[in-house]
Amino acid sequence: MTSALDNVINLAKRRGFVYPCGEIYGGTRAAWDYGPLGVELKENIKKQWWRSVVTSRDDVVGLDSSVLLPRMVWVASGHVGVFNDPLTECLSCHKRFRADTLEDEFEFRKNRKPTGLDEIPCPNCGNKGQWTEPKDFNMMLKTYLGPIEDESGLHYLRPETAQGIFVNFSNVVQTQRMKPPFGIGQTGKSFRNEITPGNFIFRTREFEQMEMEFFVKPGEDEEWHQYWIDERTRWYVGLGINPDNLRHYEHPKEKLSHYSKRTVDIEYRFGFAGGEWGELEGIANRTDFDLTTHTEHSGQDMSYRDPVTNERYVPYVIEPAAGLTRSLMAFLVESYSEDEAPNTKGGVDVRTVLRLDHRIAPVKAAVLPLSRHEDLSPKARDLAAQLRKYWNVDYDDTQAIGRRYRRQDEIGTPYCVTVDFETLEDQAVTIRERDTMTQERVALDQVQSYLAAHLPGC
RNA sequence: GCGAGUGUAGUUCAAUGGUAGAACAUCAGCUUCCCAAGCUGACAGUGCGGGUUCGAUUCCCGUCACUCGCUCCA
Repeated sequence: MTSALDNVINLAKRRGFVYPCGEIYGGTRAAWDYGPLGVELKENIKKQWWRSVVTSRDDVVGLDSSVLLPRMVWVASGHVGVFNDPLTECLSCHKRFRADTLEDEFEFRKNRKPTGLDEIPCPNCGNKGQWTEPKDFNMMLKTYLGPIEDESGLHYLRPETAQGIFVNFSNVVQTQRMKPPFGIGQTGKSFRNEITPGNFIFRTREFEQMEMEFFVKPGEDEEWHQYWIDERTRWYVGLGINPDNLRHYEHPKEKLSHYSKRTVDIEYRFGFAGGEWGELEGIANRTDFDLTTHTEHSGQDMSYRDPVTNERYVPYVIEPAAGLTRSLMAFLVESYSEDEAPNTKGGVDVRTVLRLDHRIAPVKAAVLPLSRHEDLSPKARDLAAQLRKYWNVDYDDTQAIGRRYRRQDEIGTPYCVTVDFETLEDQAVTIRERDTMTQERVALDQVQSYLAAHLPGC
């Protein structure tokens, strides 16, 4: 029995959205490549995010910071400390714990330090002293800059794009004359040594983020936090996600990240086997943690002086941090549908359709000559070439027309433009719409303006 | 990383210690072809490495990948 999610994964592999990374060599764990359609979809989603969060607003600017940052950035941010845990595993029940936490708890209960792990029983199964050797587990990927691999060249690949924004806070304030409340947005790759990647492209070690840090005056942070939770939720709905498949998850206080005062996740009903819901985006109130810690570690004052009141303060930060590849998967799952469609034999076929919002559909239109007849092909090719100046356009002249419609449905192409033998007489073509399968006769020289009117924002 | 399971054309499934089959998809051709039609033909596979064996896709070991769980989180 295959689930809707399985069908989507299958379609994604079959039609060139996503391929396993390094497949010809057996693949590499939880890394995926985006194929011709996948990269179009991904870039379109990114473009919509950028428009929504950055360019359509006067209070947000963009940034593209380096993936590699000096080690001190991650010491200051807390990632070197927090992401660097000695982990040990109970040999009996195979549950994993932080070795230092086990020792601390032992000391707290017995009022003395343990002589070793072998003295400590497993909090889960009670089995005593059966532990694996503690191993340092660091979530961050390391690399060494310079020709010699030594500690002086140690750099980390960023586990979040956010820090690149914080370290540029003063640059942006000065060069762009920004005043709180204002934000800095950034998209890009981040890297984490996830213990358990999986669920297709849901959790990968290399992933793409869409993050924005919104700097506000302390005291105004809670109001702005709620604003961004609502705003970001509206964004998903606006691009076609059914609100019934979205929910908010409030992180319990005791589980908050080291930098967060409050975090609310936007979750999507992916339909995973091990739990229906998965996080798309976390919206955190990072307080003044980041700017304060970078002030302390760098010695550079990162407070803001209000030029009107002369008041000096360290801004609070509201961070909507979205996973681009996760939302890509959510849009695929949401738009996937299997319709029943009558076929020429009087029976009923299953028609697979990706009902993607036009703005994110990888291909906006397909030009389909009814046959490979020598009179039709040149006209169709000319039309396709003309439309390609504006949109990503497919040209397909193989096999039967019905089959080609279904192919385009399957990848979510909103419009199919068919050049037929009547075109030679009336200089018009048939434009067929994806969702309704309705057809309209449009003059050849009107096709471009027809599509422009029907593909707003594309 | 640990535990459990899985691995056969692009996809979904067969079969076998002795020449690996099908359907769908793809490609080419025929058909003035508007919703996966038909006919003809073509391409294509036992994840990888080793062992046992006269012979391994099948049995064994290792490895890689995927799924589920622990954990992590965009």
